[in-house]
Amino acid sequence: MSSKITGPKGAPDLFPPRSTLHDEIIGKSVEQFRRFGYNRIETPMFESTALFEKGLEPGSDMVTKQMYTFEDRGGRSLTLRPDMTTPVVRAILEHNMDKQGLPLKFYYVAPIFRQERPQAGRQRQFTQVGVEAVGADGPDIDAEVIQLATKIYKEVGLEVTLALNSIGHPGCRADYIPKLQAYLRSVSGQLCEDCVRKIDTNPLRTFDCKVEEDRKLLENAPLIVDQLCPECEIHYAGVKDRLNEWGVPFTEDSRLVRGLDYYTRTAFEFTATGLGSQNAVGGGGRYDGLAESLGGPSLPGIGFGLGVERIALALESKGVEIKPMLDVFIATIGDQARTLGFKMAPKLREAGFSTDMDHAGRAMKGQFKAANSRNAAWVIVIGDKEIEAGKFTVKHMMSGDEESLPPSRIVGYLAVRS
RNA sequence: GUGGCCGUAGCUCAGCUGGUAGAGCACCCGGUUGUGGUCCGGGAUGUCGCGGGUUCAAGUCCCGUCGGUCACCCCA
Repeated sequence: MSSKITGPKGAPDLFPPRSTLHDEIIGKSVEQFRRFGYNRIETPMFESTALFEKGLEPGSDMVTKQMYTFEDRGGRSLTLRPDMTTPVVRAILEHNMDKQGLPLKFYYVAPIFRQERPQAGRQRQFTQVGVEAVGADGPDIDAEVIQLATKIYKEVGLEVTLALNSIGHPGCRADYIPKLQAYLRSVSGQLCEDCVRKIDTNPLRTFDCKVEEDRKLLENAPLIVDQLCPECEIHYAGVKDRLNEWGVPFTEDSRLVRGLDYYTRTAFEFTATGLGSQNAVGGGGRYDGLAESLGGPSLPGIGFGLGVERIALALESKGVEIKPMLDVFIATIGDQARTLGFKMAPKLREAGFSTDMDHAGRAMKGQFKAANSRNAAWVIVIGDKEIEAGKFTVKHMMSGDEESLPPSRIVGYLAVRS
């Protein structure tokens, strides 16, 4: 056990039943993406390190500690992608997609890599599903993107809370941040060490502090929503109006912030219960400054990413269980029956029924046990009696009812009864 | 990166102050010469995460290491 090679830290293997739940979440997400007019984009799992160094705060923990960066044989510095927004915008700019019809609406299902210390709901490789809508700046698209995310949670059966905020444009923040810093300095004697450090490095993040006393002090801090310029104010109001029209419930949370400069205006986050301290199951926002920071033209965009593992965890903590199902299990006795079974199976599969047979040479009882543990809805029994009669026995596992049918009629029978 | 807890059968775990390993579930076989999900009987499985140390003796104590987990940090 010990000298066996194990998987890398924080990168768990995925197998049934959890993989089935993942499939379910991803499948339902993709269905909604398509309904909202999004098409798939795929980008490489690794990029030039420079891309993320440009997109992220230089010198921040994100860049210096939390990326998987390595050199290839050509001496190029590469990094496993720590998010999807930056690569998608890079691809759009590289292929001049923005010169065509806007907005571009892309969705993705993608593994993401961050070298953090694992904990509940935090892995070093994890899966995000999400969208990027690039080239539209009105509040309508913001609201629609949020509605889309909300719809996905509803479809997978997870209750979430939506927190909404506007963090303005860089101009708003240029006015606001000094005010926030001034306030923080005025109470710095009572703040925790981390918050004091953040006054200069990342004052907005003091709102995330978990220390009770600090939270109280922050309640009196000036808020970005109160400092928005008229344009940002109107935009934010437009988003809220749309959401209200559509009946999408949200709570305004002026403590919700983003760490990077290219984020603008709308920011949102979904949280669920039953997850421990990493309770965000998805989030997103507007990034009108990103394309420019990558050396491209001014190009607005908004998107979100949902954490598939966290959604699965939250569902599991609520007792949701998705069992792998099988439509038909074919149980056979003897070589001749086995041959007939192998003729039957392709017909059932062709007709759309998931079908399996015994591959371990088990006795009848064992085959039924296998069918049962696979949650088979039907078992078709083929033995000497059936061969002689030219009719197979079709058993409905739930009720125990059995029917004797000629092979040619079985597909039709199951189609009606399933 | 920091700290707490944990690491024994496929899974969940028991194993008191050191004396070379157990239960339940799952699995396989049988009771039912061809019928599961209930019941009864039987069976297989571990270098007790790894390395080192203390000791006559280590699953048990000590150190290290790897892994897991939870929290902090960070959160694109």
